[in-house]
Order: sequence, then structure tokens, then C-alpha cells
Amino acid sequence: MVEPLNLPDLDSASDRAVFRQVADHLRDAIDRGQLGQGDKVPSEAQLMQHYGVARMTIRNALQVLQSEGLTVAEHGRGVFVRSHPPVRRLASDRFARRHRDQGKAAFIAETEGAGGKPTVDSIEIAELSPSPAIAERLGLTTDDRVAVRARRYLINGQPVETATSYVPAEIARGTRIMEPDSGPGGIYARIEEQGYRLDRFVEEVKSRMPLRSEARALKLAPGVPVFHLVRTAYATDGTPVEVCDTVMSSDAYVLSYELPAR
Amino acid sequence: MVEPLNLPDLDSASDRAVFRQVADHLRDAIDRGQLGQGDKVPSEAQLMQHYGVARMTIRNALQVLQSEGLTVAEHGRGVFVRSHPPVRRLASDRFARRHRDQGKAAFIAETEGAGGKPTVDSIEIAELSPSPAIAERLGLTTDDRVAVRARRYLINGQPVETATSYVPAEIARGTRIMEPDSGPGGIYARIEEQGYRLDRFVEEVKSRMPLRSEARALKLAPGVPVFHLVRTAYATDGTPVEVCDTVMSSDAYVLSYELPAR
DNA sequence: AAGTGGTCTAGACCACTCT
DNA sequence: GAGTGGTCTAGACCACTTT
Repeated sequence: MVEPLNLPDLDSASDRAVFRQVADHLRDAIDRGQLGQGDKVPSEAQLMQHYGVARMTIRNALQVLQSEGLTVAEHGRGVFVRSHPPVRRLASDRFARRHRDQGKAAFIAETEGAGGKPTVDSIEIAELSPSPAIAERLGLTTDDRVAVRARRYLINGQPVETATSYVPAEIARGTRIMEPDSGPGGIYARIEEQGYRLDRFVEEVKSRMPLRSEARALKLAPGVPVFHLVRTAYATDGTPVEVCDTVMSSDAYVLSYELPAR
Repeated sequence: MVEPLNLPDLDSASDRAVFRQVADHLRDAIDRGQLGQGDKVPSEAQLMQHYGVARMTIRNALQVLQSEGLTVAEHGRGVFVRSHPPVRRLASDRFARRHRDQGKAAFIAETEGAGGKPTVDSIEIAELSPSPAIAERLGLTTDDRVAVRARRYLINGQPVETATSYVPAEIARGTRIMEPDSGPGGIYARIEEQGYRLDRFVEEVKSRMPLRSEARALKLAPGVPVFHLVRTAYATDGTPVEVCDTVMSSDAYVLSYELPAR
């Protein structure tokens, strides 16, 4: 099989490193659509032959593209242009009561609405003392107790998000918040049944590279950052009633927020 | 100079690759604070000696840490633990009118308030036809005309954000939106003077690895993702009056939003 | 001049995938 | 079995920083 791609030759006059030139050529091919999503990049052997350089030079070039999130290597198969998963768009009204009253948790309702198959797995529940960061947000001390619910969300079997909720033990005790199935409407419905009317959420958004454990849990390709969200739920009297710590694959989400101009 | 760090030996029984084990050891040292921000990681030569492996193996390990955003290499000096810049916290009311009426643009006011020295540079202004994405958001066609303002924001000389605003030419023409200094209160003040009362903004947030041009413009360290924001401003009658496309260094920002529960 | 990381070569053996 | 990427060795020369 001959090189299917029209890759330029090296510019020996340039002082740009050879592996960078190779990376540039491949990146251009991807940007111009000569290599589309899922297409196979020429093999290391083909690229060595084409450019007449050592294997490590080619591997350095491919490493650049991978760390830019443009390609994925599959052992024994080849290097492929990354295909981006369907994107979930989270609107700023996603926690509005009208979405909660259907009796389904937000994630389930949204995903089914978009035609995907939602799954929730590895639900772990515990009661323990909060970290300083969580305690502060909940207006507690690290000697108080909180109910912790950790779970992972998947769409069509593909993990997209892990979330850990913290609810003051006083609110959660004796409710289905402490059970694997938190019941219709999810934990927000349970909190309201305890007499707290939800008023607003404050969501803090960070972006960073994943920890190794996060990359594993979300099956992230190399070069994909994560959103790290910490959302605090407040009742109408200003009491914080829940903190939710969420890590999401950044290429599965677009977050949308409405800001007041008033 | 003897190894100042207490790095474990390789586990020859493990089937984990040697360079990954080395990366794990260094990562642990950073996580545990044995290596703090700005500290020098042992040199390649020292690590080769300590582990008794080839240089490429050590370099592979260091490459892992770098792509995780944990370290930066400085040619001729060494590899250092990344120090994180001061973080700017953007609140969801940052475009509220009360912040605009001071006569200063949002960025300037905020930065001075936090004790930093704000700068804005490379202001470029043009009038041209919008891309399909911009046209759609502004309710225009690609045959219409828009005013384009591109600029870069710096704090204490460190670039943190690039922004490009698009305003329908009908609104911008003949105003200071087309001049380098857009005047007191910034372009939102100019838009309101044209008779459009600002009502709300919708901000879409994505996270991804930077393009090469973005990494250059923001002087990003390897392994640092960016926030990509597209904000659309709407007047009280629902007319979109501006789109602002922003790329921000992710480790300089925490975004904060308020969501309604009603 | 000595020490550091940046680039590159030319091999080797292995594990995985496909046919 | 042939082709692919994953790991590793053992060198070489270069460019940059520090002393």
C-alpha cells in the first residue's frame, strides 16, 4: 500500500526540529480534513520510510499529536484520528423544578430525552466527616457528619461523568438518600421532603488534566482535559443543603449558563 | 550532591513499565509535598544513576509528568514542579449593571480590585462578514457585516485571556466600538447608548487542549488546557447584540455561576 | 568548563491485532 | 505470520544556563 497522503518533505533549511515538522504536517492534514475522524494515520514504518528518519523521531512527532488530543494510538492496530463523542449540552435551567417534578433524576431524564441510554453504576454510600473544603461549603465543621453518595454516569455504556454528593447527615438520615436507589426525583426531591425548599445552586467550574484515577474511571483518551465542577445547593433560607463534586470528560460536554445583565 | 529525595527502587516483579514506575515515584513525591512548587526535580543524569536505566526511559517518565501539567522543563536549567499562578474567580454577576456603571470595563475593574495590574494589548479592529457560527448567534447571515474587536488581557504582564467580540455593524458603526479605546464602560456601554438595553448573557463553556497559536499567545505551559467561552449578549427585546469568543488559560481561572432552582 | 535538557540515530525484543 | 505500536538500550551531538 502506497502512502495515501500527500505529506510534504522536510525543510532542511528550517531550524524547526524534524519531529515538530512531521507533527505539523500531520496536524495540517487533520485540520484540512485530508485525515478525518477515525482515519488511520500512516504507520510508524511508513512515516520512517517517507521522511527517512529514525523511529524515535516519528514517535516523538506522534506523541505531540496525542498530547494535543488529536489522535489515539491503539496497540497492534495503528494510530487514529480521534473521533469526538456526541456532546451533551447542559443548560443553566437543568435543575429547575419543572425538570425535577417528572419523578426522574436530571441525568436520566436528559439523556433519554436526547435518545441515549443512561446508566448509573458503582454507587457507594457512606456517612463520614467532611473534608475542610466540603465542611466550609456546607457551613459545618470537620467534626460534623455528612452522607456521601458517589456514583458514575454512563451514556450507551460510555462513562462521561463521576459525581459525589455530600448532604448533612441531619438531613439525610432515615431518608432514601442513604439507599442505593434514592427514589423518584432523586436526592433533591428527598431534601425538599425534609422541609428545605431549594432556591438556587452555585456552580464553580475548573478545567484541568485528569488524575490517573479519573482517566481510568472515565476511560479518557490521552490529551483530554476534564471539567471539575463543585455545585452547592441552597435552600430558600440560605442554608446550604448539598454539595456535589463532579468530574466530567471535557469532550462530552458543553456547559451553558445564563448571566444577568441587570 | 547526593539525591535529596527518598525515591523508592524499581519493582522488578511489577509488570508496570519502568518509565511509568519512575513517573509514579516522582508524582507521589509531588503529591506528598516532598517536591513543592518551583522545586527542581532530580536531573536526568541523577535519575539514570539512581534507577540504573537508559536516558530515554527517564525522559519518557518526565514526559508523562509534563503532559499531566505537573512539571515544566527549562532548557539548560532543569525540570521544575509547576507553580500555579494566582487564580481569578469570575462570578456570575460580573456583567451586572452595577459593575458597569463605574465607567470601567469589567476586566480592568476586577483586576484592580484584586490588587493586580491589568493590561490590554494587541487590539485589532475590523469590519467583515461573520463566520456561520457567529452569524447564527447574532441572527445574521454570512453576507451581513460585523465589527470585530480582538484583544489580549494580561495581569502583571502575564497573559491570561484572549477575547474577540463581534457586534452587528449596524450597531457599531460610528461609535467608539470601532476605535482602539472604546470609551468609559467599554463596548457594552456603547451598545446601550445605541438604544439597546442589555438584558442577559448566555455563556457556553468548553474545555480542551490549546491550539499552538493559543499556547503561544497565552504563554501556556505544556499540559495546561484552556477554557473556550462563547458569550452572547441579548437586549431586552431578545435581539442578540454581541458575541464574545474568549480563550482563557484554565489554571488562571475558576468560573462561578448561579443556577436557578425555581 | 560543567551541567542541564533537546534532538536524533540504530538497533533490540515484546505484546497486541488482524487475517 | 505479518504488521502494528510499546518499551528499552547505548550511544551521539547540540543549545542553553550557570559558575
